Amino acid sequence: MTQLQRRKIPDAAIARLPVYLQILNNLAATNVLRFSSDELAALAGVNAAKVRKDLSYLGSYGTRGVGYEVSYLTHQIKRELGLMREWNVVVVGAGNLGCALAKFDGFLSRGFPVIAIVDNDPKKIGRTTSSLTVGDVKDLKNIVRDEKISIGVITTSSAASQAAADALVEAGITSILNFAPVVLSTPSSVSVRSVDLGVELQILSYFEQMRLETGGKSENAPQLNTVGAR
Amino acid sequence: MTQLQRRKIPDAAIARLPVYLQILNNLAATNVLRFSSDELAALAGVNAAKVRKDLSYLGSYGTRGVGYEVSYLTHQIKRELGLMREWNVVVVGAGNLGCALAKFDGFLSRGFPVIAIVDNDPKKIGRTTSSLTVGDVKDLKNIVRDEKISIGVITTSSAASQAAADALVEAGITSILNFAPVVLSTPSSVSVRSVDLGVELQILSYFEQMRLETGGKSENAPQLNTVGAR
DNA sequence: TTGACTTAGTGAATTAATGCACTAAGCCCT
DNA sequence: AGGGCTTAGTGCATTAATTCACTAAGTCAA
Repeated sequence: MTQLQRRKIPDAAIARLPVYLQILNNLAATNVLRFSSDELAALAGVNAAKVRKDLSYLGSYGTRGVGYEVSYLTHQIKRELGLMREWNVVVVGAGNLGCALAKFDGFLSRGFPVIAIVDNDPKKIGRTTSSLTVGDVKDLKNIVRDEKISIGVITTSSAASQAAADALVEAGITSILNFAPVVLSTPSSVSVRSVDLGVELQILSYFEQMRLETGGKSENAPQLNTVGAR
Repeated sequence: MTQLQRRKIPDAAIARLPVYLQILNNLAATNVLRFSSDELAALAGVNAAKVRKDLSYLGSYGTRGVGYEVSYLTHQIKRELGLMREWNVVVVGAGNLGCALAKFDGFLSRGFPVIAIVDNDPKKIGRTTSSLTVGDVKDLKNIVRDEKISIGVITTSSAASQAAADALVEAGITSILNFAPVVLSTPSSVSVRSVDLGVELQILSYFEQMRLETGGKSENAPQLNTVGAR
């Protein structure tokens, strides 16, 4: 291990740092230089104590009586999250969603350029979508090596998703973002995050149903967006 | 309030029920009739006690020494999540992502047909994408009423997302799935879930970065997909 | 019928996350 | 120089979630 022991940041806090970062970017864009934990809390829709505690995991970067500096804290969060550099992405699965994500600004603008897209369907391989040509999933290993790709995004059918994950792991990828509604099995050294859009809607329908059953009485009323960990 | 007091199910459990449901669907598709908490736990990648506790919130639907019946439990989960019916969806924002989601099977197949898509850009209004014609966001209220729409999906730019949310709320929508990287402000009676794809990648990059810094030593090693609540 | 075995259900301990409320620092005004 | 004001940092109580480990119920074979 190197000199500096990396602080152990609670999972829940890690998931909030990107949200804070996004807000700080907006503040910077409007020339705000400083903010207090109260202000950030209001913008992020969380408790101010939580903001302070979350930020304290990064170090002691605020000034009492004053607040935090937007640019400095932005820097610190980016450093902590590994965002001082770009991370190249490959999309596996050139269907609707895959192609949409390949074009999606949101990835590039946050530092995750989609460098390649692959599929296993000969009918799709060779097609071009927004400056990317769909490659063959068989070449994944070479592509990952040559293009220095760090993150794989799975947008295949559920049926194909495990094979896609296997291919990514085989190609040396250690971070996977999975959109197929499947619990992937991967070595424990690989980080997997699954975004199942169906699940999101089903959680919403739970609250919608609850509203109907309780006649909208706010007692056991629907919650904010605080449900569910992954 | 009606007769039957609805059980209070912990948030964390609610978020897992859709995952169990998905697995049960797969089991049913392969003609499995019964399963034990251990089996489901293995498939879902969680602890067996957690599975039993989660399922116990629904009622006492297992048989000791035997397990749970796939079809019966499927029914119970669907009932609890409000999935005995379909919920119509409108997509606001006819960009890449919006159009892809409008076509996306995953919504329809899970009981959430996308009935309408709207935008505020005259250049997009009137275009047809997979049997849907892009409508004017100004007509949202009528569309929601006429098409009996329950859920709104926001796929606009961040800049436009709050206006989209306001329009949905104004149109009477009480459940919103937001893809814009913005913390929306809505009445507390409205359920909002935000899926920020950038955030997902940034969480992955945190672990990727950690791997680099610790030389991949598995000690403070990257985690499974258990980070982060919303 | 009995006894060995399996597995759901759950009380209780543990761990993680949250949020209050206090303390410590710094700014600014007089 | 000092006092009032603001706000970060944090110990601690509370709440939520997880997991253990036991108990209760059932099956099945002899």
